[in-house]
Amino acid sequence: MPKEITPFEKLVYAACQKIPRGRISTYAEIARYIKNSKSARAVGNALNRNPYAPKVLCHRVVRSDGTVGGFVHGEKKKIEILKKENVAIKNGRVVDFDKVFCVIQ
DNA sequence: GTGTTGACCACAG
DNA sequence: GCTGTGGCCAACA
Repeated sequence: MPKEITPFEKLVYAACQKIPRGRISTYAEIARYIKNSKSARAVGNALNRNPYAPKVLCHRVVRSDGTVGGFVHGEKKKIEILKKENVAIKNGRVVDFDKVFCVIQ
């Protein structure tokens, strides 16, 4: 049976799906898209619970520093996925972060 | 209602 | 480059 999620999480997942392929975004950007605030923690919290991990594009969300942050399947797996999306990763960090970074519209 | 925790961010040292 | 501290917001005990 479907798990009940809060409207906040719903917005977070929608923002993840709004990211085009081959691009990534940050927790802060998603938080800004939702509430125009710096509550990146709330976004990370929603994705941490992530009841629909493979359904949402949470792997396209990284930290402001360009680090992959965390992932349910592991950072290593997240890097593998991003590399398949034509996103260069090096030493656990996004190489062309500015090039692949995309603002939520 | 209060306190803790969390896939965070920014700044200071 | 790293660590520590303060701050922000949401969910949970």
